[in-house]
Formats: sequence, C-alpha cells, structure tokens
Amino acid sequence: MDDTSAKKQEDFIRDIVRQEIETNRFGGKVNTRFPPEPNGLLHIGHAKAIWISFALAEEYGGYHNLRFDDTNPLTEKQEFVDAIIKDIRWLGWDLKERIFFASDYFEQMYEYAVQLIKKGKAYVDDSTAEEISKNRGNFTTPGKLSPYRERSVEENLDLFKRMRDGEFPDGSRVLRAKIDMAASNMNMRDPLMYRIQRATHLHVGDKWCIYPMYDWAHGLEDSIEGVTYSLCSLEFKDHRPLYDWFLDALGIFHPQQIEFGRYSLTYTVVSKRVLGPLVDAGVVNGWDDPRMPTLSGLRRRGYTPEALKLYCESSGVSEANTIIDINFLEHCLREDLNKRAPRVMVVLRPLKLVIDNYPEDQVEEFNAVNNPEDPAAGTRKVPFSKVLYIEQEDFQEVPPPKYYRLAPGREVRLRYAYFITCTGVKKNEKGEITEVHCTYDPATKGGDAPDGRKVQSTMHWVSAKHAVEADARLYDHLFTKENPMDVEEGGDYKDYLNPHSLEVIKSCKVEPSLAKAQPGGLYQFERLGYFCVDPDSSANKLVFNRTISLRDTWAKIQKQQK
RNA sequence: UGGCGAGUGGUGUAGUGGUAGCACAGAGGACUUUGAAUCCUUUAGCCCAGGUUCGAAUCCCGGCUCGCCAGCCA
Repeated sequence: MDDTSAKKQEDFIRDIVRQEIETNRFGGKVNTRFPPEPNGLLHIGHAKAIWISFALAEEYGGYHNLRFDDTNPLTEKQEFVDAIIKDIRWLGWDLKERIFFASDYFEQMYEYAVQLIKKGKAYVDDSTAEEISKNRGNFTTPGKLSPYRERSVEENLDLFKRMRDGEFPDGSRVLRAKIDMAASNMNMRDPLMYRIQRATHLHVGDKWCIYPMYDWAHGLEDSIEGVTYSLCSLEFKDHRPLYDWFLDALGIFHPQQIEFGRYSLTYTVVSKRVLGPLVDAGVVNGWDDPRMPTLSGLRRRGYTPEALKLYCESSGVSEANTIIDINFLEHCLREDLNKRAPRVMVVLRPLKLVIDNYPEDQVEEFNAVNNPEDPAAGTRKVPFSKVLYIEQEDFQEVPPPKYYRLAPGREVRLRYAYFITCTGVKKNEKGEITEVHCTYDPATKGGDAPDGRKVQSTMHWVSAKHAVEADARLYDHLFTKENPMDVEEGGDYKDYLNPHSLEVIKSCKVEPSLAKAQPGGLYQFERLGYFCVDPDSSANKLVFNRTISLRDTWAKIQKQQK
C-alpha cells in the first residue's frame, strides 16, 4: 500500500512491539499473518483486522502472510478462498507469493502430535462427544478425568496412527492434550487436538480423515511460518495460555499472541448468522448488495480502498470491543471521494424548465470544471438549450423560510450558464406543476453578472434534448437502530430493518458526457452526492449507485423547521 | 453464583504521577458559480467509593457496569 498518508501510529500493540525490539526478543523481526477460515466473505471488520496485522509488519519491514485456516473441511469452500484473495488485493495489499494454507502443514502437525504423545502430554480418548462434554464440568465445577487418560505412550501412538489410517469411524476417538481438568480456564481442560472427520478437503482432498482443532493448529501454523506477532481478536484471550502451552511443550519457535478489540459499526451488523438470512430471504440482493458491509458490497457501493485505509488507520486500536459511529466511516469516504471524483451534472427527479426568451433552436456549450480539488482534471463542455431539466426540489411555488432556490420572481444561477428569473409555472388538471418558465439574462453568460449582482443559489441542470437517461439507486443504512443486535424482549433484529434502505429512481437525466461511463466509474453528481456505475449497467442503460450523499445543510435546516 | 478482559465528552482514541488533547458527530459563523469543499469559533469527558501523594485519568484497595468463555467451530 502506498503510505503517503501514513501518520505515526501509536497504540498498545505498537508499544509492545517497540519494547520487544529494544529487548531484541525476536531479533528485531516483526512478521504477522491474517488467518481467515475460507467459510465466508470478508467484511469491514476484517479490513480493519487485516490492516492491524499487515500495516504493522510493513512498518517494520517484516512480512505479512495470508494464511487460510482450513482445518474444518465441512465448512470451507474454494470460492471463499478466491473471494478473500480478491478482496485483500482490492484493499491494496501486495500478497506477493505469501499465500499459505494451514493444510499444507498437516504432516508437520501430525509429527508434532506424535512428539507430544511421546512426552506423555497427549492421549487418545474413546469417549463419546457427550461424555467429553459432560466430563468437562462447568465454570464452578471441575471436570472429571477421562478413563482413557492414563493409556501408555505405546497404545496412544498406535491408536493415533490408526486414527490417521482410517481404522475408526468418524467421531469415535479424539486426541487430547493432557493438561488440567480442574483448570479455571475451560480451554485447559484437556482440549481436543484432533477429531476424526471424513470429508473431502478443499485444498488437500481426501488425504486426511483426521483434522486438527484450532487451538492445536494455530500456534503451530504461526510457529512454522516464523510469525512473530500473532494478532487476533479479544475472544481468543482465554486461548492464549493454551497457545503458549502447546508451543512450550513442543519447545519450538514461540510467537507472541496479542489480542485486540472487535470493531463494529453503528446501524450495521456483520455477522454471517444475521446477514445470511437476509440474503436468503431476498431482503438484499446478494452478498455484494451495496448495502452490505461485506468488502464486495462496499466495493459495489463505490467505497475506495483508500477510504477504507483512512478509516482503519484513523479509528484506533485498543483492547475494548467498540461500536464506531458509521458517520466516521462515511466521513473517511467523502474525504477520499472529494479529492478524486470528477464532477458532473445529473438531475435525479426532473422538472422541466423552459427559458421563454432563449432562441428556439440555439445550443451553446459551456465549459465546466471537472474537479475543483484537482486542476489537472481539466474541463469539459456541457450543452445548453431552451428546455432544461432541473431538480424538483430546486423549485418551490411557495418558498419556505431560508429556501434559497428557485421560486416565482426569483433569480438564481444555472451553473456555468446564465442567471434566470422565474416568471411562472404551468400545471396539469390535477394542479401539479409540469413546467417552470423563466427568462434568462444574456449578459450573465458563463454565470457571472457584469454588474456584480449576486444570486443566493446556484443550481445544476441538464439540457433536455441532450440528456441521457439513467437509473439511480439510492441507499441508506440497512438498519434503523444504532445497534440492531440490542433487541428488545420478544423482538429480533429484523424489526430494525430499514424499509427505505433502497430507493430506485428511474429516468434520471444525466449530462451527455456520462454516456461513456464505465462500471465502477466514480462521480460526484454536483449538489447530490457521490455515485458509481453499477455492473448492472449495459450499453443502452446506465445504472448508478449512490455511494454517499454530500453533506446537506439544507436538509438539516428542513429538519429543524419541522 | 468460576476465569479472563475492558471502562476518558454522544462515538472513537491520546494521555503511563504535574494545565485532560485529537478526530467524527452536534451548535454557531466566514467564504462560496456545488446549501459541497475549505476556514474559524464553540458545546461536551476521566464508572463509583476509599487510600497513597504536595499533586491521581494514571499507583493501591473495594465495588459497579459491559464483553468473552463450558463445539469433535474458528
């Protein structure tokens, strides 16, 4: 990733790393990893977790591995491997060749397990799953020792080999570490290391019928890869003693696990358990629906990797689980989009505007600035004629207080074109306004009055006969409640789904320069917001997603007036 | 009612024994050919109670609140 914007990062993890560099614990090396299980798509929370690990290694010149923690073949799929790699690359991380699979270490893990058995620190248990669960005890009661706990090393070795060789049915035996059935930390009550599970593995096929458990496998994977700092979320804090125990028992390279808080966003939920049903029920249009917090959803929505990076690095790292105000994410988005998005004029809800004193067949072209934040973006020509479209919201027959836009008798500026003065309206039989009529002042060509008079408002417009039609999809938060998971008695999170999270507007009028817009293209529709071209667009129909609106002071005033 | 962790403005974070700072959000204003952007001003905070100290957000002690943990999931 480019780090032109990188500022000095300070957090408790970097404090630890800095201290350990001074004490030379790892010879100055800072290597990290991001270890997803390929059983789902990455979301905004993962983007932050990836940033925490990868940016740290990058700062210290270490490597950052992507390692698929593929120890449970029942839930894992190749499509997720592919999607995860795509998402991480999209975020801007250079993975180089450093993409690994836990399953590549299965043989080595097996050898390590044999070592533990030989040291008398692991045993094969023939108990059923229920027995093991029951004998584990609970928070206040110690567990009971398994009747198989004192088997001889020879018997354990033999049984474990035969587990691997497929002599026993699924679930009939497990390999467990011999630690302490009375430990207050449940993870230390003789945790399982291997289970028998016949399933075709996405990466190693049918080679194995025993699969390692997370706690056993994870430290080994880190150790084998030379990861120095194994960063994970808070819920693994209780697992660290076990992580350490395995590595110490084996006497192999021992990385440092450090846990950080999970990050959530207001008006959002990232859990598969919640999002899955919404996808299945068609509440959203798939995992990459622009309302989804998945990286594929954010990408389709128009989020940029740079905006996400800004969000990750400026939202802090701590040991508390937090819910970050989604306003902050959106602020980061606007920050980036403002700098990069070309400006363009689009009328979402058209209202016909006729300039009565403008010559019938005349067409003029005005120069429009592509991006005031970036002079290098240049200018473009925008055609102007007698009949235009303006935004319905930009005209009020009876203007409310503080309304600056067009109203009968009022003069406003049409951006880059002329000052116009409203002379009247035409209505249909239902009394709805169908046309607004006005006159223009030829002396204000380009948008400046030679006599220095001012107008209160500048409005966007599109020439009717040059307009291209497009659909616009306007998005809002998926949920109406800050924390949708904080449900009231008898309710559930579905009660907080936002019924207005998607609004589709047909037949918007866009300026002709947009005719050649390509999927993924990002624009600022002046005065409206940032939009991107959706992949649903075709040669004869443009579809735009509203990525995020512009900050809207007028909307705020209107709210106050209510 | 066991273990582990966390509590600083509304939100997120800095501060590690010496004037509680930053960002977002909120409020007000300047500027403006986007009611955008930009700029300025401003509201608002150390979970509670003891103790140590000249001095405590920081150290000690007790309490409270929140989160996580009893998968052959990760």
